[in-house]
Amino acid sequence: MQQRAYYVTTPIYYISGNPHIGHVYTTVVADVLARTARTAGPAFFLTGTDEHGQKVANAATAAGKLPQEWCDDLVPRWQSLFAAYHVAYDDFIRTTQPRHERVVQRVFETLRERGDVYLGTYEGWYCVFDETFWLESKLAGGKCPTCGREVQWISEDDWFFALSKYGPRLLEYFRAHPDWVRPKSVYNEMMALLEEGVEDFSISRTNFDWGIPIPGGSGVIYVWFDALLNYISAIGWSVDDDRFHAYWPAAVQLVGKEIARFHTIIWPAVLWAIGEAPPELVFAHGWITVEGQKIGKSLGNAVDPFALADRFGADSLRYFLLREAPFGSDFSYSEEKIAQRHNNDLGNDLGNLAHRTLSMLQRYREGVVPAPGATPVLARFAELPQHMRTAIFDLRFRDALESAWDLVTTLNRAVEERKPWALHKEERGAELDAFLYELCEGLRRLAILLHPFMPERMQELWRRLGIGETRIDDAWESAFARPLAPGTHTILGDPLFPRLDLVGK
RNA sequence: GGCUCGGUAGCUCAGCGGUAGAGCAGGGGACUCAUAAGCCCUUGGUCGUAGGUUCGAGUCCUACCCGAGCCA
Repeated sequence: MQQRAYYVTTPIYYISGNPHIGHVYTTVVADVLARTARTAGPAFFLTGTDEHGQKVANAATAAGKLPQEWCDDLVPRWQSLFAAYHVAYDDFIRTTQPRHERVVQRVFETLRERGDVYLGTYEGWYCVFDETFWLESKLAGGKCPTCGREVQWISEDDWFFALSKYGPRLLEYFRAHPDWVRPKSVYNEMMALLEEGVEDFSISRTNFDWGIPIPGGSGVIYVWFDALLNYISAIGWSVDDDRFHAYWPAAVQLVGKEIARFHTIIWPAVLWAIGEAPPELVFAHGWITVEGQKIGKSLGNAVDPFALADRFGADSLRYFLLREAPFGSDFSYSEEKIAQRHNNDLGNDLGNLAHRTLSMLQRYREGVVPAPGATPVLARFAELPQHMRTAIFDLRFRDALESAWDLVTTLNRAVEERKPWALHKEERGAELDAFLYELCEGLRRLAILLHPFMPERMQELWRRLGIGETRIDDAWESAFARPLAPGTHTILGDPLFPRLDLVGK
């Protein structure tokens, strides 16, 4: 009996434009979860791109390209962005891939056979930009209530998904699983929607053709219906049942709050309709804002995430996002805040602890790890791995990092108390050995525990500790049980997190 | 118009019935291994407003104000 993998997904990103820091945020969160999970067992991390729909087709046309060319040109930009932020996904799905299109069509056919997808007539207002139908009563001054653009009156035969049939079951499921949608505010809002009642909705489009064809019919499948299925097409639904069930249901699906509705109401209903279970947790995070304003090209406040990585270091950004943002709420970021976190937490606390330790080791012991003695500080932090793991899987990243920083601060205090320079002067060699050893082992443990958050810098710390040839991402308990070997040759090197001078105002 | 979440020190937030907390920023100090970093001490809040429940309320209830959001 194989242990089911920890399956984590990000939304697939709609490539009608360029990626921004918000995409980095979601993806880095998923990466931290996956990296942590991998230290304890199998895990699978999926991200990708959502490539169909009229907006993509329009963007391609505007650029003088075919939709597929447009997508093919843009995808590498997303992939290189994630690489720049040290994101290690297991799979990157594109909704234009045959493996996905086959599954979408199969789901459509399955639902049609069951009667959960049926042919009906739709007549009403339609917003091309949002690819959404609107009731007359919802229009704002005759225009689309969400984007403010002109709407068109259309009348067409469409395929409908029988969502209303699942309304009672959804309500029941929500009541029985009060924690399955987080944060609570989003759960409450979705619950309110369910209590009002849900309606069948159209899942086909006939006024353009950039999408997955309706099997045995005309028109294409609605992009949202198509997109949701990426989470199961990537892991082999209906193609490889063993593989599929090794991953599904997902441990956590991360979404932005604006798409919570698709993932917590429509998605479980579709899954039930094909005989599968809903994910264990859907977490809707907030938006990253700049001075309270949502990031967007149109607002002109989009920051190039490549430039941010260059300027502050990708791992500093990762740390900043997970340490500073209250996960689940909107979060106003500024470069000044990034620089503060970098300098204070990473440079002064952690980086300096590493540097002063390795420097003393160099000065007093020629860089060689001495014989161990008592490690009273580390003994007090025996519960740290368990504590951090619990916080991380509960998506309380701030708590996890704060508890790691307790150890950093305690070690810095211990240096002031033990005064290794005095021990050296007074030739109390055994005491100095024991203490230097404890500092090195403490750094080793920090490197292990912080590796999911800052993979590149912690790997470098690992190398400085002279153990670069060994794995940093083994199971935490066993890694703690095999402490640093005396005689290991360490490397001082330059500061891990060099202080940044005043950041522009 | 209905609903949800939030409003606690200059800033970011924790506390959710029992003498107001952390980090950063500000002020002072002793040290020197270190990225003028680290360490110690310290200034600072009538916990959005007004009522209510309670022996006792940021902490529960009601109304209102402000911000964000969901639905109409």
